[in-house]
Amino acid sequence: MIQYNRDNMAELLRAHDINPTHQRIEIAYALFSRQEHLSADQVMAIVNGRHAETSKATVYNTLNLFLEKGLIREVIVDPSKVFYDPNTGPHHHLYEVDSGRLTDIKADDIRIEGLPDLPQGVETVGIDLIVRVKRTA
Amino acid sequence: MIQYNRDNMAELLRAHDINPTHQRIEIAYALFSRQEHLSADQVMAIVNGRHAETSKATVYNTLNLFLEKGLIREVIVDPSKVFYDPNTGPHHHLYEVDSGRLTDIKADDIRIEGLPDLPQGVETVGIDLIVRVKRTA
DNA sequence: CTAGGATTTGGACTCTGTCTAACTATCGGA
DNA sequence: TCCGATAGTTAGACAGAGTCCAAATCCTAG
Repeated sequence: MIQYNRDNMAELLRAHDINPTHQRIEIAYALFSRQEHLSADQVMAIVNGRHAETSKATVYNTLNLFLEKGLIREVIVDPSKVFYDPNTGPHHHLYEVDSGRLTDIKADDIRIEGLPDLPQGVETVGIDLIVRVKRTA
Repeated sequence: MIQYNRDNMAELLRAHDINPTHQRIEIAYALFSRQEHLSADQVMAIVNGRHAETSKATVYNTLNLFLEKGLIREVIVDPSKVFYDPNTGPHHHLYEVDSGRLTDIKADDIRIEGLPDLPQGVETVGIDLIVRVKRTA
């Protein structure tokens, strides 16, 4: 397990063709050091924990940049906000609808069989499998 | 294949313990006669096609009521809006990211194997499988 | 040191969806 | 028939996520 630090982050960004600025490093660090699914406003809160340092616009710009560059992944499970996932490897998600907690499911053992052929002129971008659960009463 | 009409709809609503009002019948009819995935504002546009008849608040109230009563299903694939699906049977979804088109995939032949055990004290609400595709350049 | 491109910023703005308080429709009973 | 109670609808204000823009700031090469 790698220890994440700011220097790591700068390298990681460069490797993905992203100019590593202060703000971008902080945002990357927030996501990767925790290995959690964070929403944009959670990222905001973390990055600006002590003093206000990064604007809302930059948080959104940066997250979208990371997305484009394939550094992180977007998880759409909640109609009210998007989660960002630093884990881009193949895996699936477990969503607790009452608490909003989102956790990974390893893809290792999961097989999805019998998917029909795709329509013409179309290629797969991704397959999202989301298991929605709630606490039993 | 059943022909859907307003009388059908009234029965359908009653069967789901929903008082069939004008507005509710129109909204149900919009969804079921098309058998398509519609967003709230698309429902608005259809229902108010000729003359304004139904307010935004009623459209949202009604769609949420239908959801609670299990008459329709919610499909969360696009961060900017929710789709409503009149098909509540088991099936999955194909989402064209560039056009926003959302279509069904029959669940008949699909097997999902190897899902890990759920955490304690939790029960499955639903499993959503979304295949995201884009047009090949 | 300086010019120029890249980045960041605050704030206005848009859009989806919710809330509220007033209004309307409906229905059962006297 | 009239009445009140309850359910449903409405306009418009509001909330929160996310985008946009023009101005300010930050690098970096020269």
